[in-house]
Amino acid sequence: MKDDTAPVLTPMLRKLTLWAHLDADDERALLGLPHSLVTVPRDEPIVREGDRISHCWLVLSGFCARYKDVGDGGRQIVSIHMTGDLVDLQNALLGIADHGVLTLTACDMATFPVEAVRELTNSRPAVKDALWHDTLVDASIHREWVANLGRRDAPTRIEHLLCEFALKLEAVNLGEQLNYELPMTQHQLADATGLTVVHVNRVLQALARDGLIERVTPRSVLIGNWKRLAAAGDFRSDYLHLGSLKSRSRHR
Amino acid sequence: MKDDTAPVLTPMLRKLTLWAHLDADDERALLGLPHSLVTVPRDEPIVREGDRISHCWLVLSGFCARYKDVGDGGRQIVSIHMTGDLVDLQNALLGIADHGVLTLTACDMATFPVEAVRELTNSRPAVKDALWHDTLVDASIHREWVANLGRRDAPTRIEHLLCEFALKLEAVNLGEQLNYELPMTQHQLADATGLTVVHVNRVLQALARDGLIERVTPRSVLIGNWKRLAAAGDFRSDYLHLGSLKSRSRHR
DNA sequence: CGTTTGGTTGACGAAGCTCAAAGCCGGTGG
DNA sequence: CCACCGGCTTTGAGCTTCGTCAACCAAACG
Repeated sequence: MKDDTAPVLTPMLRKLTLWAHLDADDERALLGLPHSLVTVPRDEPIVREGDRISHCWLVLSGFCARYKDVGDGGRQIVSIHMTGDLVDLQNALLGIADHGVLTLTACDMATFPVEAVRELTNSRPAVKDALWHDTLVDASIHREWVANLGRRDAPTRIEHLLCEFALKLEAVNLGEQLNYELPMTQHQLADATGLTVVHVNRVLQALARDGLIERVTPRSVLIGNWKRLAAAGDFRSDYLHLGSLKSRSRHR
Repeated sequence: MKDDTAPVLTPMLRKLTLWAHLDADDERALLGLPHSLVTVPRDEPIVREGDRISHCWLVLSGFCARYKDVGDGGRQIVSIHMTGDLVDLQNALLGIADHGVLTLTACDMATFPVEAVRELTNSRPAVKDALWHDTLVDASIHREWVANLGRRDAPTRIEHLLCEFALKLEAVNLGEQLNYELPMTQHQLADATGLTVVHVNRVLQALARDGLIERVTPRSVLIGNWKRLAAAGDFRSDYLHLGSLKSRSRHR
């Protein structure tokens, strides 16, 4: 609960300082946010659409997703989150949840009372700016997803998602991530790309057949040739606004 | 340029005060933002993806849209804006545009230098909160669009969009809007719903045939039975976060 | 070992796309 | 005032992508 404990919140700090100048006091204040730590098993709904939100969640390890349910029983994943991501800040600030959150894998998470976040942002403008920026980047990613779902065919959509995933992984790990394990089932992948499981399955096989990825297990993704996959997936990383990240130069 | 001119910026103010408490000084400061007025003809790109943004735009009258171009020459509209909407605030705050903006109809617009907005938000925390909230609502709408494109079929998508449009119109006009003229061509409607012109055309006819809307001209939309259309379009207005708006109770 | 969960396959059908042409204004210029 | 033009809408025919349904398989787990 205090910043003399191990600084579990540093992943968040690292992400925020990507795009805002925080002085030592700001950082201390952020790391000192009152929080509790929770481990959530995989495939667990953390928040449901319609909930009144009093806490917001930070992913410390593992993966989770935000989603919306639609009338006919379908589900659409609207974004995917990993270490350092403040999930549900948006729900928290808006008061009532317009979307749900679920874990894709088991996750270590920290939760903050919204009021603590509010107080923090009110007392430290730089922190407010950083969090605002964070939500703006989320919105930018949403826009790209809109384009992805609206105007790209199934293979392109999946390729695009795989690229996004690789880059985000790289951003949190500070290393190359051309070889990773997808933290979701094909069903969830379908829910993220607006397709059906069956079709996702076939497209993944096609991608492997075309040499765009290699799969040793069903979930594993090895990107042999980044440029080729990015081109096929119509992927340009700009929308992630990772500007200052070194990797950006490499992944045009 | 001063608040002794006619308060052209009031539509924006009205929208922002929907969800934030602004005191008299805040309001004065907002209305006093240095701006210039521009009339933009219809179908004009105001901002292009990749532009470095120094100004942000406010719609005073008319309609415009934010869009992204995709690799194969397609275009996806990611949101639609009307009187009182601050379009491009997001691009402005992020620095370089991750999406374009174009006018759907001729528009009267005001432009502000970003720095002026920055100064304002820094000196008046309540204004910053209001603008932040505004961008959060935009993000919520993006999420709904993701769900719309990913998990609803063509008729449902279009019905949903028609509902959203009606409610937003109502929000700015403070009156019922079950009868309006769509400010876009079927081609643009297709770009908003991820469909083709041809299919949009056929679906619109089907909606009319089913009595969900009436069309006296190709663009006109008359909603005879809101509840039926909303049900068919899987439309729940919550994601618009119009909470305090009276109309909400009527349109469940 | 059964059971469960996720992945894979095949046959079939439908929603939506493509291409191509024709109709329908409203505007413009002769 | 009429003929023409260009942008938008509408129509039809044929095709493709993706969805549905229904199994079957493989690994993981108790």
